[in-house]
Amino acid sequence: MPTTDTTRPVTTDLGDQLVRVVKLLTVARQRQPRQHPLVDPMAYPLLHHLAQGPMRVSALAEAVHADVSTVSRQVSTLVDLGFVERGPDPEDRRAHALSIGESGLGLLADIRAGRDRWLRQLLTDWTDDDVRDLTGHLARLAGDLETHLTTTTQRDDA
Amino acid sequence: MPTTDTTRPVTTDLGDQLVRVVKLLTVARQRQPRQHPLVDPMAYPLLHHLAQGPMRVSALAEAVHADVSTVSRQVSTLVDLGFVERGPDPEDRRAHALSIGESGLGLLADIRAGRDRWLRQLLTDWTDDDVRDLTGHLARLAGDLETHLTTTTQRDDA
DNA sequence: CCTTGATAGTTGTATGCTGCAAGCAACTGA
DNA sequence: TCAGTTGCTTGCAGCATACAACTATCAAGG
Repeated sequence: MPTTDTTRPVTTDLGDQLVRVVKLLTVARQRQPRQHPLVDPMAYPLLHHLAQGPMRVSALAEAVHADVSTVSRQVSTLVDLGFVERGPDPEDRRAHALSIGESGLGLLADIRAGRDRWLRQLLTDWTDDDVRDLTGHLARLAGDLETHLTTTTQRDDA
Repeated sequence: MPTTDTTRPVTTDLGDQLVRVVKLLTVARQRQPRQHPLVDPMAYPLLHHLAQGPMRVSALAEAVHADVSTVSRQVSTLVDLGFVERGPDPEDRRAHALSIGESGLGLLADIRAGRDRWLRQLLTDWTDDDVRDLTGHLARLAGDLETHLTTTTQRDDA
C-alpha cells in the first residue's frame, strides 16, 4: 500500500470537485438552448478541431477520443447541414478530407459567443487573473489526461 | 454592456478547456473498470450525499440536479445491491428515508480509493499546492454553477 | 494483371443514462 | 369523505456511444 497518508489526501478533494463540476456542466449544457437545433453539443469539439485544418474521420476520432463510427455519424449530420465539407483525399480514395465551411466557422463562432455570454454571467465576481489561473490548471490537467488516455489503453490500477 | 473586448476574452479559453476536460474525464470514466459492475458511475454522487445523512429521493434528486425518476432508478439499483436502505420516513409514509448502509460506505471508500490511485498516477508532477489550487478554483466554480442552476430555470442568453 | 490481406469509412444493432408523462399511494384541508 | 396536492415509481422515448458487419479501396506478391 503506497498510500501511507492518514489524512485525507489532496487528490480526494480534487476528485470530488471534478465529479461535481462535470456533473453540473453536463446538466447546464443540457438545459442551455442549442445554437443549432440539429447539432449535438457533443459535435462542437469536432468543429473546433476541424477549424485548425482539414483532417480525416479517423484522425478526428482520435483527436476527440471517440469511436470512428460515432464521429462518422456526427460528421454526416454536420455535412448534411452544410457546416462541414467532405472533399476527396488526394492520397487515398477511401478516405475523405473533412474541412470546415464558411457557415461552420460561423456556427463555431456563435457557439463560442454564446458560451462566453454564459460564462461571463456565471463568473461575475471572478477577476481575469482568477479565470486565467483556472484555465491554466485545466489545460495542464487536460494535457495529462490526454497523454494518459493515449498511453494506457486499458489495464492499470483497480 | 461590459464586453467591449476586441481581443479574445479570457472566458473563451476557459470554455474551451472546460469542454475539453469534461470530454476527457467522461471518456476516462467510461474506460475505467467499475468498482461494482452494476453500479452506474453516475450513481456515485448519490452515495456521497447519502453519506452525510439520510434523505428522501426528492432531496437527493435536487442535490445532484437530476430528475426524480432518474434518481429513483439509481437508488433502486443501490437498494437491490444492498448498498442503500429504504427505511420508512416517520413524517410521511409516501416517502422513504434513504440511508447508506455499511457496505455502501465501503463501496464509497473503494470508489474514492480507486479514483485517488488514478489521480495520483495522473498528477505525478503536480505539487500538493497545485492540486489544492485547482481544487479551490473548481469548488468556487461549482458553487457558482449551483446557484446559477437553481436560480435560472430557463431563459437567459441564447 | 489478379489475388489476398489490410485499411478507411459507413451503417445495423445494442447498451446505458436521461427526462417527460402517466400512474399509484398517501397526505392535507375543508 | 372527498378533492386536490405531493412523493415516488414505471412506461416510454431520445440521445450519445461502442461493437460488429459490410463496402470500397489500397498495397504486396505471385
